[in-house]
Order: sequence, then structure tokens, then C-alpha cells
Amino acid sequence: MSKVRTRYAPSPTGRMHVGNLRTALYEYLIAKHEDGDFILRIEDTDQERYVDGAIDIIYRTLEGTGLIHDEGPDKDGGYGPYVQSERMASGIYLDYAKKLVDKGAAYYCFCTKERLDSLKKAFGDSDDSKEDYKEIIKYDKHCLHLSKEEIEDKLAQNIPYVIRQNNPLEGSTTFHDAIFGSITVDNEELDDMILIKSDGYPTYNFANVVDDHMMKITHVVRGNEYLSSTPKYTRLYQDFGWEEPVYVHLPLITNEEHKKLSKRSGHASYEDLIEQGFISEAIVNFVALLGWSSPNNTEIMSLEELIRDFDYRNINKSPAVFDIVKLRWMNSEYIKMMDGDKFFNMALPYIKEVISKDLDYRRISDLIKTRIETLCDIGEMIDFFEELPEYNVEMFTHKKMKTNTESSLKVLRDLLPRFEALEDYSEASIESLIKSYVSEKEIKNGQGLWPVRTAISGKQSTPGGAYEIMSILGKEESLCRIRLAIDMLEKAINE
RNA sequence: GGCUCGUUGGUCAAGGGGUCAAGACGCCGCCCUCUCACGGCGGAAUCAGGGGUUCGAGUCCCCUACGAGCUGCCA
Repeated sequence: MSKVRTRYAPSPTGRMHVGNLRTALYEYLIAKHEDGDFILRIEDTDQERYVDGAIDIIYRTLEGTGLIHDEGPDKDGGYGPYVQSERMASGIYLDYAKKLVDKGAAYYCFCTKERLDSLKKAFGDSDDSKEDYKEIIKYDKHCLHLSKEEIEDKLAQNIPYVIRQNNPLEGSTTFHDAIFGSITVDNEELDDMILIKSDGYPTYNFANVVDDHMMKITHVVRGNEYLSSTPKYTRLYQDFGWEEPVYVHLPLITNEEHKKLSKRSGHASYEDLIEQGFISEAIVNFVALLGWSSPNNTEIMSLEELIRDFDYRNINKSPAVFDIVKLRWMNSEYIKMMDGDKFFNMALPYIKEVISKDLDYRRISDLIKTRIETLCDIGEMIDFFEELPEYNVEMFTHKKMKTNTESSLKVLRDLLPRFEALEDYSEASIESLIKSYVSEKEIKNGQGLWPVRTAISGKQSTPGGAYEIMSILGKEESLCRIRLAIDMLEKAINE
């Protein structure tokens, strides 16, 4: 059996959206599961849509996600070039197209845009929303019947031309997909698609077939949206007399409205997600589970585990909704599993964004590790360290803690001199001080701790409790905040 | 409009004719607890509809409905 070779063939048109990322991932996994090669090929045959810097985004994304390619523009494996515009320079696409012309499987077409437009037929109600109003065009093979002389003549006159596939009008074409099974389409439905554009570039569809064959790609993995055009690919393979690869068409990924993900939905691309505070491993893991599930029913899986367990035959047929809520959960799982040092390094920039004081960032980092879903949650969780927020005295009243303004005032008044006298502001020291006060007064932990935590944070909820926060804030700031609380409570009670 | 594909809880999903249809996210409740999280325990919630085939159907066939994709000198 020949070595498995898959390819990721993006067109450099912008950021890599999660659908493309999943395609790349599955291609990588299929290859690596069989110890095969994963190839990167840039499909830049559309100069109109080419975006500067997009190739760098592709490199960055593959590197960031760990989908390391074995061959590509930057890694020659003997099947180059790996950029279609460079391949075109050698004239291979035109040569192959001409071979098809010689066989009668393709033909020159000189039709003008105007003539093509006249073939279009409107249907649907034009009063309806634009989406219902479509045009249908199937080329009428007008130029198929040009004589050899006529063609030579037009070519000599430099009349612009394209080369079209010559599909039969009768019979049917069948291909097999690893996920969707056998699909048969009447040849009558097959349009004579363009192989070579008038600018000399091949269309994606044609370049794909030629390149996949020349690069010995064994498994063609791509989005479901290509299912409809695959019969035309099959005809091309047959006309060339080439062996077809294994087709693996992937179900669509949709947004919550069950529509194709769009750039506007915000969470569409890998880089968007990174900016939203998601971590790479979680994104990869989550995306892997959109359309596939592990046979041993595990969900949190490293790339290595995915390689080991992935089997493309288990891929789902139905479209999957991209559920960012579940991604958030998975992201939080990855953060919790992460080594403390590693998390600290990732969290530090987010911490420094809201805290400029000289505090123990590492301890803050440890406090938030189990409490955040994305790195972007950090800011609002810890901003009170930097500055005490304005808060209402009513916050001291808590039913479950059995506290109110009076009881809180008493606790804080009792504790203030002890805190003032305390030298060691370590967590343990503060803890034993408060604990002994609580047992001395025979009150509940909550009755003693709620007022303190409220006073030093000004928040209903905080990462960590009173001991942790006080020890991080330090003596001076803690005392200052407690005195402020006492003032507020006194004022409120006297009114 | 035509062609193609799809349809198991709100979401991801297991399930290839025969236990009360797994599991996860989310949601709700309880426990733990100085708050919020973490963790633990429990709960509600699903086979789109209709016909067949069969002793028996989420699983096979047909129809309907709904959804999606394609219908570009885009990929």
C-alpha cells in the first residue's frame, strides 16, 4: 500500500476560519494516523481575491495549532513547487488541458461575456428577496462545434478563450465518498466547467485534480460544498485515465442559526478566537469534535491522542453547530490542567493590563486559574486589586452569612487593632488571626469573614477569600480599605 | 426552479433490527464552602412526520416536511 498523503490547499484570502482549520486538522490526522505525509499547497489561482499577508497567516496558524506540514512552499519534498502560480509558470495546466482537448474531453471556447449572459435564465419571483432570485446557466456547447480551422484562426487573432470540459449529455457518473457513500449524478446535469481561464490560470477545480495527481495525494479531504462538483472531478480523472483518490467530504460547520459561518460572526477565525482569549490546544480539541467523536468516549484529547484515535470512517454526515459555550468550557478545562508556570506566563499580560501596582502577580495568577474560561475574563475579575471599586454598604448585609451593617461594623472594629498589630501578613498568619477571633466570639466563619472580604474587595464575589486577598494587598492597603469600610458603616448606621 | 446531501434532547454526540436510547456542554437542584469558582451527587430534556418490510425499527425501504450546499473565467 502506498503511503498516505493528504494536502491542505487553502487559497490565501484572509484569516483561517474554523471550517478550514478543521479541514486542515482532519487532513493532518488522517495522514499522521497512518504515519503519512501532510502537505501544504497554496492555491492562489485567483489573483482578484489574493490578500497580501494571507500566506503568513496560514503558516502562523498551522504552527500555532501544531499542524506541522511535511512538505510545502517552505519545505520541498520533491513534488514542488507548492504554490500554484509558480506551478503555472511551467505551463503544466495548459499542457494537461490540451491533452484533454486532443482526446475530445475538452474544447476551446471563445464565447463573450455578452453571449454567456444571454444564456442565463431567471427564475423565481423577482419581487421576492434577492436570495430567491437566481439565474441558471448551463453552457450550450456552442464552441464545441468549431472546426479546427476556425479555432486556429481565432487563436491566431488573439481572441480571448477559455478551455472547457466536455461532459457527455447522456449516461451518469458515480463516485464514492468515504463518508457519504456512492453518489450518482446524471451527466446531463454536468456543466462544461472551465478548466483554463482567459487569463491563462487554471480554475481551482482543474488545478486541484492535476496537482493532486502529480503530488500523489491519496486522500482528498474537503468541505461538503464540493460534493456537487465532485462528479466533474471524476470525469476529469477518467478522461486522464488517472486513479481517483479517496474522497472524504466533511459536514458543514454552522453558526447558532444553522447557517454557514461567516466572517462577521466574530468567532469565525482561529486568530479571532485567540484574540478572544482561547488557547490553541482547546481550539484544536474542540474543532476536532465537530463532526467526529472518540470511540472511547473521551473529549479532552491532545493532538497526539487525536492522531492515535482518529478514524475518518467515523466522521458524521450531518452539519455541526459551532457552540462557543462548549468551547469556553473546554478552554477552562485546558486552563485548569495547565502547569502553573505556563499559565502564569499566558495570564501575565492580561493581569498587567488592569494592575499596575507592585503586587504578587504569581499568586493572583494561581487564584484565577480555576475561575476563568478565557484569558479575557481575567481583567474584570481582578481589577479590585488595583483600585477599590465604589460599593454600597448594603453589601455587608448577607442573609446566608447572617451578617448586617451592625454586625459587620462590630467585626471590623474588633479586628482593626489586631490587624494593625499584626506584623506577618502571610495568608496563614491572617487566617489564624481571624479564626481565633471567630472562635473567641463564638460566631460563624461567614460572620467574621464576609465583612472582611467585602471591605477589602468591594465586591460580592472575588477569586479567593479574605486571607488570600489581604495577604496579596498587603498591610497598608488592607488597613486603609478596612478603615474606609468602618467609616461607611458608621455613617450608614447613624443616618 | 434544478441537482446533491442531511435530520437522535437547546448544542456536540453514541447507537449498523432485539436491555427502561450512552456520554459531554448548557440548564435546574443538593453537598462542600468566608463569596465566586473548583470538586462531588442528582434531575429535567431527544429518535422531524407518515406509510411500509419484520415476530420486533432510531437502526432497512418509500413519501412528505424542514434544513443545508451547489447551480461563478470563487474556492
